[in-house]
Amino acid sequence: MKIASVAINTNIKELDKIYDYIVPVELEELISRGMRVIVPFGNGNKKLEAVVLSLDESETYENINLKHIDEIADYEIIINDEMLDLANYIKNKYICTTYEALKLVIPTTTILKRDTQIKLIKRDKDLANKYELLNHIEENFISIKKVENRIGKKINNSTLLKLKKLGIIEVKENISNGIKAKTEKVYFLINKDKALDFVINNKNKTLEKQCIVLRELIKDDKAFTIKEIIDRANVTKAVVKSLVEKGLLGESTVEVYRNPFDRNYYHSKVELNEEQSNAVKVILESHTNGNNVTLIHGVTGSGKTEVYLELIERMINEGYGAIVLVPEISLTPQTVERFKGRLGDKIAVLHSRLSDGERFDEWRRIYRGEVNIVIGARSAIFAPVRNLKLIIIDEEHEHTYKSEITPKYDAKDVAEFRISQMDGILVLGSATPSIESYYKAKNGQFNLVEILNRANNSILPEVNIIDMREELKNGNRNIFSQQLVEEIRNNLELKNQIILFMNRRGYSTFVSCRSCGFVAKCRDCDVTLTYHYYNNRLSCHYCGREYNVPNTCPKCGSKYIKYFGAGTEKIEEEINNLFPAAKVLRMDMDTTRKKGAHENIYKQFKNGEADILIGTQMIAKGMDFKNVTLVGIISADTSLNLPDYRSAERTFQLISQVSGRAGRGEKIGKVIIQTYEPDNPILNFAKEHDFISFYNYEIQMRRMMNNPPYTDILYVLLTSSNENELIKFSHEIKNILDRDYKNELLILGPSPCHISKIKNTFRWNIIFKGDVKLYYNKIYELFNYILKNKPIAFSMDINPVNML
DNA sequence: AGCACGCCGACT
DNA sequence: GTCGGCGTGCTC
Repeated sequence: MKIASVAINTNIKELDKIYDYIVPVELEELISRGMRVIVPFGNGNKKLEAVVLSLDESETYENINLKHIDEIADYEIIINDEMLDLANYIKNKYICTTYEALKLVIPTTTILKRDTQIKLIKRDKDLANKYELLNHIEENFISIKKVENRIGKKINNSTLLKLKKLGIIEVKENISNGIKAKTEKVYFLINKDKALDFVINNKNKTLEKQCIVLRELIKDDKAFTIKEIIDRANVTKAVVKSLVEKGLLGESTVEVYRNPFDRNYYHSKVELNEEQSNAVKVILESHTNGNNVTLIHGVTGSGKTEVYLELIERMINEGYGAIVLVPEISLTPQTVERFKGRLGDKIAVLHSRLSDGERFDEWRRIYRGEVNIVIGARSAIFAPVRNLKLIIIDEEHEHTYKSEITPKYDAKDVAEFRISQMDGILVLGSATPSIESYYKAKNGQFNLVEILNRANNSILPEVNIIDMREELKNGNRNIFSQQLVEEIRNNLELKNQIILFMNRRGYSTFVSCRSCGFVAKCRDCDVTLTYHYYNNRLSCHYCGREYNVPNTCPKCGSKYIKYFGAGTEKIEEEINNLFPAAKVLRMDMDTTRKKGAHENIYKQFKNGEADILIGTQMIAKGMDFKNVTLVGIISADTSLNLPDYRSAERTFQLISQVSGRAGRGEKIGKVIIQTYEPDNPILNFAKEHDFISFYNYEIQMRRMMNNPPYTDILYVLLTSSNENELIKFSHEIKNILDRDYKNELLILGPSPCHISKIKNTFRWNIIFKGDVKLYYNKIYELFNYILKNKPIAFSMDINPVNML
């Protein structure tokens, strides 16, 4: 008898164990390790998805009272041993259940979709009065979702179970693969000689079209789609159909892959310059010096991408696979453009905006080894690339590489694990490396390659810092400084393109009463409301709730309710007022909701269809526009003073990246930074394009303030809708922690978060500094124990990206 | 997380 | 006697 040990689909730690099931004889041949199955679980024998982790032969009969596996859920092994190891690493490193880790390595779209169906067996008037659902079902099966829609509320399992036990209804669960492979019909010659005969002997003019089709197929004897035949022979589909009826053409269905990007780009190979070739050399040699992680610090425009392309080409020529991570969707169109242009169809693309079907197809092309290069966002680090030998993480400082949902993995850590698994090499690249990575490179943990010249010898843009306090003094109350307006005008006249950066969307960022000081806040969040012009509504950027615009102050009734603080919408309006002839594009969350909107705006601007691009940080990354000569940073101060140890680093990175959009072509670029803190050292390092001085300054601050990389931070977020309980238990836990960890760790808090309420949920935090990785699990257990059965949730994160 | 079991008080 | 509220323990 075969016994399968499985991990069940649960996110509950207490349930996360290995469970054994008997493999029914008829499934013995079909089931293997790394395949999903459906198992009955718990008292109700609820059907759960599970992954088979091992199979054993059992001669004894002591296992006879185990439950049986219901059915298989996959038709092939979907998690190979390498990926199982990877999931195991995730589970141990980041606190999560086995299945939460496994979900990362399977294409999420093939997670099974469940459909419960019920039917009526016996009518019962009393019960029908009590349970409304009984009035909506008949003697044939109907989907529970349909019934829920009809009665307008959820039906819980216990009700179903009760009615089932009483013999009133029957319940069945359908489990099916949610996504089916896309198929396409193809047509081919059944017998070439027969077709040849037909063509030669035909005298009938009305069959001329059929002969044309046959000649095409004789010439190129393979299967064609109907569209291909129509294009080649210039006929309609009726012609093909009649050939099928005559028995001259065969028809069959094949699986096709959906194509997420058109492949009409071409990116030719560029001769590498000396610095670039040296980078390739150092990286390829990194194996031999025993350190296979390399950090490339290359200024914007230094041609890091060419280095990546060279490395990938060399790797695939030797039969290896590669993964390239890019920060997020904003980078995808242009990066993919370059990679596809050079590497063609050998590359698969994975990112969050793919449809379920597209993602499934790409995943399978990779899994089956049909492609061996993957480019994608964070989760692409889990792509099951065959023979993986090279991982490139571009813009390595980007915070999007760290997941903010459980498991809170860091793609950089995962990458290090994967290359150690395969003895591969890892390349981190950035114009503004993260303080942590640069520190590691300086200390010899990583190899360091610095490319300090732009590849095409274009010079870095001149940066001017404008003191907005002076503007005020001179009577300019506008969002734009005099100089910025002048520069915009000049550049418009010269037909150059301009980018204006404003890291806030909406029209104005807060609404306030001049007479009583009232500030419009979200009902459910500790957040001021942003006014949006396009729908004339106030909106909360944290929960999405929208409000009507008040005409009078809700507090004192005064008419002097005013809008303060500018967002991208306002900038757009001001520009339209100042330069009515200029063509303006805006790129922010509001204008890019639709699929393909990013690409559209990007292409339009790149093709010169607009003069000015206004946008939030999504325009800061990667985008390569040759004709942009002016970049205006409307307000540099927004991110500078946030209570987060990374705010200086983030501001420097953002300004450097936005500045890097200027002067990438032949023309010299100029950057204007508007600020109320012109003496701030961070801004001045950015002005001088001086990452190394910035690093030296910031690393001292980190040391002084005892922040990473000198320590690790464990951030525990406590949330509850009950504020009093939250405060009470936060302090109670703190007392226990002080008793147990006083000598081991520095414990800060409890204190309310910067944003102390979101969606009616109050937020407090406790912060640990020190060797937190040693105590991570123990502290988790403590919180878990104390908060069990309390109305308080907690989440833990090491060196979080977001501490607000 | 569900669900069952069992102990105990309240109520026709 | 019996209903139901919730504390406890289990899930192959």
